[in-house]
Amino acid sequence: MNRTASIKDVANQAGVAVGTVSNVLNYPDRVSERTKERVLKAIDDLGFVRNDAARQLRAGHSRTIGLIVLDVGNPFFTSVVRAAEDAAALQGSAVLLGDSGHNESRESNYIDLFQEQRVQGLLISPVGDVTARLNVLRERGVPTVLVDRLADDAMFSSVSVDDDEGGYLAARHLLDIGRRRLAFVGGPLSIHQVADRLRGAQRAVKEESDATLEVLDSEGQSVLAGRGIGNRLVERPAKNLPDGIFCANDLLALGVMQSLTMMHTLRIPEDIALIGYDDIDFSVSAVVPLSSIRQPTEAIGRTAIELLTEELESQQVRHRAVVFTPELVVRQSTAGAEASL
Amino acid sequence: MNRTASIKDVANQAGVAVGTVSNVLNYPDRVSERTKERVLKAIDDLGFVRNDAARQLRAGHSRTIGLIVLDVGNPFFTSVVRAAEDAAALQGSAVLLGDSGHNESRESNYIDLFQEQRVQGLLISPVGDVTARLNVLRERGVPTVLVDRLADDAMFSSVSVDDDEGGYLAARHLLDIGRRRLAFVGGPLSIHQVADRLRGAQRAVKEESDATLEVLDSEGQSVLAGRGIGNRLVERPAKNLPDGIFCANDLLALGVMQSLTMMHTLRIPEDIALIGYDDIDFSVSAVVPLSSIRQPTEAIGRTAIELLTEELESQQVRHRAVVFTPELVVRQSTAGAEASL
DNA sequence: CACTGAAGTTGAATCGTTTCATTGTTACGA
DNA sequence: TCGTAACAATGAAACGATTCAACTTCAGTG
Repeated sequence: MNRTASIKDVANQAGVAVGTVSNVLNYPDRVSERTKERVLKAIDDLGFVRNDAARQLRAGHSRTIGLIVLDVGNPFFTSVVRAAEDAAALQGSAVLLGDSGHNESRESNYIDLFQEQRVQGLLISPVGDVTARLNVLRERGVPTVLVDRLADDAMFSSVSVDDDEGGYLAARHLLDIGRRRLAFVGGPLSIHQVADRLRGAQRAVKEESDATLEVLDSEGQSVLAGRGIGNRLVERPAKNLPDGIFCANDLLALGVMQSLTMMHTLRIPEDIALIGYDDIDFSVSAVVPLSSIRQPTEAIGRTAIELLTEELESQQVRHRAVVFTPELVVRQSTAGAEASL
Repeated sequence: MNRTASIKDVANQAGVAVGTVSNVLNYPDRVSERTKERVLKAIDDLGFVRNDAARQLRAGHSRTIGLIVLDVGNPFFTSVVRAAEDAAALQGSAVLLGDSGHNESRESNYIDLFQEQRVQGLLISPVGDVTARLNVLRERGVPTVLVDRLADDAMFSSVSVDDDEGGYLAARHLLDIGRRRLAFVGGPLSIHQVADRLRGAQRAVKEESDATLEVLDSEGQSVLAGRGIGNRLVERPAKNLPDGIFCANDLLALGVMQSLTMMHTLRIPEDIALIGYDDIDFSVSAVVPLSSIRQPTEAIGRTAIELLTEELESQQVRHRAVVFTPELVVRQSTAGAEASL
């Protein structure tokens, strides 16, 4: 178990100077064919592998981008992450992934960690109010792009989806198919995506004088949390039930659906129409295929990297806020029997 | 945008030597209270953040573990990754995640990358035959633990689940509820998990003289691939249809389910019973709640880290192969009307 | 034949941290 | 007062890569 070879060992083995080995690695054109061959042979013989820590130390920064998301288990973020990784790879950067799990202290830990790693830049879907910290970061030359959150573009670049509009679309759709006693499932409302979607829904409901919107606060956005809400609903007398439910994401909606359909006394969509948010892959194959609001996840991930690259390349501070528009996807959970996939 | 402060700057500011600052950071007991305060104040004033590259360079290795999985989009791996991250965090290591996407060259790139990062060790769910490379790694002091793949424990430590047994359980269950014309959906068979599950299924089918097993090769393990297979199935005359289908994972099963139920001509489980593999969260809320084979994902992730830690701490080469046993979960897709959640 | 410039090559300096042998300081018992 | 132990603090060396000014070769030119 001998120490791994360094560039110096390679230089000795090949009978050249360390600078030459470095040139072979980084600027092959500067080196003669003969020398290059000898060096490459030595590299191979010794099984030399560059030490990235040393490169980084010298360079003063890594070739790495930090990405902090709220929940990697959520297919929405999984998809965003993948897109960001691909986009980063194209320009030769790697992505360090952090999962805050909606937890401020974990979020803060990841910011610390990424700072120690000297990431080139940071993409973050923030939990708490981290603007102060992010400003400090930027002053030190580490730009940040906010993901899935609109930012004042005087402060930061951001990529987001219009959650208010998405909420409006969802509720408007329920109203359009004749539902009037709506319920919103999601929480805690401190999560801004949840709050925005609710606000949009309320806007739509206000357009119909005879419509009401009940808010059912959930603990988190998981399938399990949805099942909890659903179980409480089925215990109500039928007349107190909503006839249209809008869930802040598909996981919740699938959970609610599970509970509602379990006893076979309630029908979706006849008794209760149900719509989710995110349009994850599994929604199509739900008990009742789930209507949803689709967000352009690939575009979000890709754009986030693009905005970051812009900031990295131009030293003058010029921020942009890109806002995507979500899209209604109607499936059986909000349609009559005539509806198809 | 001034250069970030170094330990030297802190030392100047506090009027002490660099070694002392380092001691404050790493061995606070060695430093007097007075000095410690001064140094901490200087750190705060300058906003000093340790440069991890420099630490690593000096230490000769990182505090990082590499983890390469086949597909992060697959909830099975998402869950394993999360467990591994948590276990690693407990012992002060971070996890670098790589997604090979079943692609040998991407896998190879990640191994290179992780080597440059000087990871302490590697957890990998391998695509190709990488034993040769992994042996080289180990000789250089980077131990590897194979994940979701059984290894000869003379060679490597490994954590796996008995896929043959899982396949047997699934097929045996279909046979037990009276099905005889079985089909296996999954592919390509070069993926060893798929091949093992098939082998187990074949073993079960051989136990019944009047049972048959048809193999439907799929392109990948996604919902989409499953839908493709399903679409081909529904075009068959009813008498040529299988009466029990075992899919190599739940994503495939959900896709197949989607296609089969779309036309409302086939009933699950009456006409065709369906069982998947992995028991992902979404299976409960499928059109017809999906029977599946559950794997202990948290235990897998945790154990992988434990085995790696063992190898890191004992210099003598002592490998272990941990094999978990999967578990049958019966839901409606293979049960009569009497079945419940 | 001397001179020029291009192409190759060299090796010391540098990045920021940790380590550790050395030096300085203090307290206490003899 | 001296000796010594315990404790604090110091600062040069080392980690491994990259950079760059300086040097060597050598072909081409006048």
